[in-house]
Amino acid sequence: VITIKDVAERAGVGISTVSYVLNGNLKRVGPATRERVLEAMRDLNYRPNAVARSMVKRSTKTIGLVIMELDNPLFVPVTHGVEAILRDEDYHILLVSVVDLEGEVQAIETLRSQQVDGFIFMSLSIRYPSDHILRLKEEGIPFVLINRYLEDSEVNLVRIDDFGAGLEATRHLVSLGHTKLGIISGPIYNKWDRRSPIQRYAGWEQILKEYELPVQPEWVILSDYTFEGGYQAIQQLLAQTTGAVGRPTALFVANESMAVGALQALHEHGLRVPQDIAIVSVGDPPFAAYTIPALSTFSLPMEEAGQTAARILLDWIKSEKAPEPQQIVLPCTPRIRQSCGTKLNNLERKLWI
Amino acid sequence: VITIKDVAERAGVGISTVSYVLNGNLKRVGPATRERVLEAMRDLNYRPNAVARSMVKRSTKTIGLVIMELDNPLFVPVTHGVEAILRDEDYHILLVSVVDLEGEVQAIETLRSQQVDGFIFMSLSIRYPSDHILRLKEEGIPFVLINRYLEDSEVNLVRIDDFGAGLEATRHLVSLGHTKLGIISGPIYNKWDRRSPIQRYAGWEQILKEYELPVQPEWVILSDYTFEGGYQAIQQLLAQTTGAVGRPTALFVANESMAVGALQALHEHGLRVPQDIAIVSVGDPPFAAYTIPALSTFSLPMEEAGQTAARILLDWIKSEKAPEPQQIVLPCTPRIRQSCGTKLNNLERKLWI
DNA sequence: TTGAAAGCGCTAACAC
DNA sequence: GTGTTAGCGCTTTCAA
Repeated sequence: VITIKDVAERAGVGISTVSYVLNGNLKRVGPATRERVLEAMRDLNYRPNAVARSMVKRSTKTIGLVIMELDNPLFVPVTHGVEAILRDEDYHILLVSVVDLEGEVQAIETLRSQQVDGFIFMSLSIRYPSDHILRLKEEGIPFVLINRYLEDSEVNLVRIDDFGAGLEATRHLVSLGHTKLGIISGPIYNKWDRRSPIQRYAGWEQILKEYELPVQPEWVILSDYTFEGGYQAIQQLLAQTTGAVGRPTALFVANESMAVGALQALHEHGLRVPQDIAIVSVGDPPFAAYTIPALSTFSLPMEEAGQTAARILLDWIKSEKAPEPQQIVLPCTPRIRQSCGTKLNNLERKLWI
Repeated sequence: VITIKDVAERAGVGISTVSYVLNGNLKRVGPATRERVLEAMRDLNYRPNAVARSMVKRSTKTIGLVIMELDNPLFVPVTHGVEAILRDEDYHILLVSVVDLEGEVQAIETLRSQQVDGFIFMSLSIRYPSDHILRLKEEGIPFVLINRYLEDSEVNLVRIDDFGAGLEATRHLVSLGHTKLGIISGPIYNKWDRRSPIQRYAGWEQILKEYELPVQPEWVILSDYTFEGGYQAIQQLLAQTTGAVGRPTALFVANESMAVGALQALHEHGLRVPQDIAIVSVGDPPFAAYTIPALSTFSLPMEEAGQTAARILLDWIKSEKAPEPQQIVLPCTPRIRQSCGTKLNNLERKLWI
């Protein structure tokens, strides 16, 4: 392996001189020497040892990215966003995926041992116990949370506007003339309080209140954010709406997986979407435009979340002092496709009935 | 920050003693001292500095995971697999995603600077120019490729049996009684020769030959592995099969995205799957079971690919000598669902016609 | 403008 | 068994 020493020797200078040119310390070394050193580096195919540098600088230019549930597809765009920002500043990602809190604690230990300069934690929108993370704060270690709920604490956190998504999705349904609104909600009662279903539900409820529409208990199904859950939810909905109340004409399905499952179940029952029942959802994976019918949904800005988190973290690291804790809430974007139909569809349906 | 020195002081021993207990050098330190040291560590909340250790050990216990096209969903299970294996051995992942070869070259430089102990390269199944990777080989740096084609070189490489997937998928169609077989193939003519479409196509063709079925040119559509591509491919197929040859009764769609697009297009044309046309594909993302109809497909063992690559790499790193170059080919697994129907379906269809 | 030297935190001979 | 010490490759005072 070839080191700074070899370069110095070949260039006929001291090792500190080499270090100076390495660090772009222009004032400290004359152009002629500089050129000689550069040439020596090239000749020897010198590659600086970042570990040695980290050792003395006490900074590895590496951040720990800790992901709860790597199989969460949302993790891909987030990582993408984080990467894009870090790359510009020549920082690197140490990636650890964990499945539970114990794993997370463990990961923090390991990564601190590796001397990462900071952390980004990405998780489902859950209020996990987070003492181990707050400890980082006490120790002055930079970190940013994505999608985790820790409302009472003064931390830096970027998350999605789930309430707004529920609001706008439902408003879209109403704007199309629907008045009989149902919902397939996510796992509201969780070991640790999952927030996104609660908030999306709250958004839905708010619109019903705003337009003075009734919350029909039979039209409210609690499910679990999975494909199968969405499928089953429809079975349940159809089973319990054979009575006088009848079926809703539109459904807010709280995430895209359940929406896809719901689409399949409705199809099997011979119900047409959107003519018999309209569907709107939250979350816009690539296949959402190719479901049958194409899904109208509100897209989650996960890449932006990653970018934002990375930017906050980098500022923190480089300024060496904690920023004012800020909680950034990113809005969802409507992707109106076919699963809600048009106002006309809806009028026609009413005439027929 | 608290170091080995502090621990030594508090335990009233020399720093090497601390180092010994740190490294589990049981023979070198008495149980009493050992306990004292351990206690001191606990009291001081000591956390070993992995960077310092790496420096002297000349090993970071870190591997570089270089991904071409991070937005490739296959990357998630691969990373999962790699992670699982590395975690057991207490190795870590430095993740870099790149979009082109220049980025890859750059990533190698950076990661080498970071002193990673080895590399895993994950890419699309393309024969990229790979001189920069072969240079690693010359320098004796451990690396494993996933899904990249480099047939002529003596490298370690794990990939998917695309030929087998095409073979088995098509055989499945034939076993159901189909004789009029079409294909929507992937991007065969590429800047650098993408292999998986070629191989999957070859598998398809092989079966036709085996059963002496004709390759009808109008039933062969070249597309691009995207949702939209699959959608358009169906438009094209239907447009060019109005003549005497008629339509195929079954289609091998070379990847899952195109299959989903195809399903949508067929639906829009009022063609029923599988009654009017059967569809089989390759690639089994979570939503494949919830398309309409549920997709029969051959699942790609990406997680296993990640595990296998990680295992080979780790063995290499730890044995400190290059293994016999091996090219591991992993088979796909059939996931038979509804998009191909049953033999009976097919017989009925024939009777009707 | 350049070089010598003192570390950064840890490991591993080597000596006691 | 335990302590002393010489590095690992680099940065950064401090002198020259």
